[in-house]
Amino acid sequence: MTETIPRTWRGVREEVLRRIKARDWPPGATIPNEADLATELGCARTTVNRALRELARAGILERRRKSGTRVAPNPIGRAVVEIPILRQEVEALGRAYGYTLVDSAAQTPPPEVAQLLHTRGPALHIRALHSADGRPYVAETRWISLDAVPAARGQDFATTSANEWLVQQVPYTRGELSIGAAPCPAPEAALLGVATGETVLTVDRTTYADRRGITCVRMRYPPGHRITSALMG
Amino acid sequence: MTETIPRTWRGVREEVLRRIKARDWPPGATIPNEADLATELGCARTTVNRALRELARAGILERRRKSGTRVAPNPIGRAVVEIPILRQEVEALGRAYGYTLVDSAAQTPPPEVAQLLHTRGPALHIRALHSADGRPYVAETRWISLDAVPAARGQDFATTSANEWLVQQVPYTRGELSIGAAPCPAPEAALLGVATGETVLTVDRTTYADRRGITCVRMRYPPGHRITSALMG
DNA sequence: TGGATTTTTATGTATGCACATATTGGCGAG
DNA sequence: CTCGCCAATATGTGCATACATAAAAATCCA
Repeated sequence: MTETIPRTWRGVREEVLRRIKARDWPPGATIPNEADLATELGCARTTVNRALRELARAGILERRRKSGTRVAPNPIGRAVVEIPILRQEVEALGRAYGYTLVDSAAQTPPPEVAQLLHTRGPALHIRALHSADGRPYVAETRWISLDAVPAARGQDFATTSANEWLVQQVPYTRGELSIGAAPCPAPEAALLGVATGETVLTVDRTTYADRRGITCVRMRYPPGHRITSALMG
Repeated sequence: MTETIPRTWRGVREEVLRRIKARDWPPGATIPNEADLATELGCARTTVNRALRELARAGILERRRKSGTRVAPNPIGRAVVEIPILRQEVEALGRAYGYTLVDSAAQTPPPEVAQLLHTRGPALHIRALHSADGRPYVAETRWISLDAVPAARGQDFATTSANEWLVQQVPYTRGELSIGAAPCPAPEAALLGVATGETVLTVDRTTYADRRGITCVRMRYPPGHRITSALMG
């Protein structure tokens, strides 16, 4: 049987995956260095580098300078999911997107929010409703740090959603996302048209620019809504 | 003021982001081609290619051969979430992972499952409970296509979770993931210790190898559970 | 005119080379 | 024996070049 030598980075990726799956390189093992692999597979080190880089990004491999490249303790341990954001999400469904500002006021945030935003100063509290074809789609409850984004104080969020304004104003460098199911308090329940205290799908997102908390937001979805996404192995 | 010419792909990425944010290149606009950008920024096309590739992966840019590179209609429109797998997830919390098989039987799947798996043949139906420190963590309800994975018929899932067995056996090439909040039926409610019909966080995942459906699984989490993840911009 | 075919063009990728950078591990001084 | 410095080494990155490929645009032919 002739060896099919991979001459593309995708080919190298496949070959490496094959060896991991065949337990030639079991989880935790250190694999040969790039130069040796390149020689063995008959391609340039650049090509091997590209393949291993992609596998590392996918969580299959772990790489460290000088130490080398190891198979992740539990390969295929994570999947990457892309979560679209509201307006796109709604319009992608071919439905009319609507946005309504409910209330907006500068006030001192509760302790848990202050901690998330890393500030003791005032923050802008916003409640808004996103709708699809006129029906409630998401209730948004947001805090924006006025320390980090002073310009938000004078901004009118009646027409432009805070989300869209923020991503243009202050690009975030990192964030945290949390999905759960929790009882819906009265104001948001009214917006969504559900009973107060009914359990609804909630998504919390906190974003930071550098070390400063920009905004934290809780999205509440009405019953039946699902967040869907493709994932690739 | 002297132009700081980026000589690294990260530098190019920053510069491109800056121009997008400054509206030099508004959403939807086509940006200069790689060769021109390389000339302008004083670096090799390879370097520009790398920077633009990363930005495209992050959803900031959209690229098509011949057509060129456009700023995504709504930049920063999606976030990438990594979803760890159960055992890791539990052990990462420093808690003892436990797995209990509840029942397992080959049977004809209901139509909606058959459609997801692209088969009319029999499938293995499995119910199991994952626990952390002895407390219910996730109730798993799974179907495995016996067409696609005949070896599953003889497999004993009492000790090894189906998930871990499958990822080693049949690596998937793509999949779909769906997160929602839905009423919990009786068997799973009993496992989780919640009332039948109570709304709980549910995650559906269907995975495929090539065109063949491998398995579809629904995970139900007890109240209070949150799926968390870091996201980067 | 309309559909098929060729050309053009921008991105995608492979390669060899050089140098940058992060770590590890060893060696020597105290 | 310990601490600090330095060399060895694996990955990270930049560059010039060449060719591959997809897809839009132009062209040709019936």
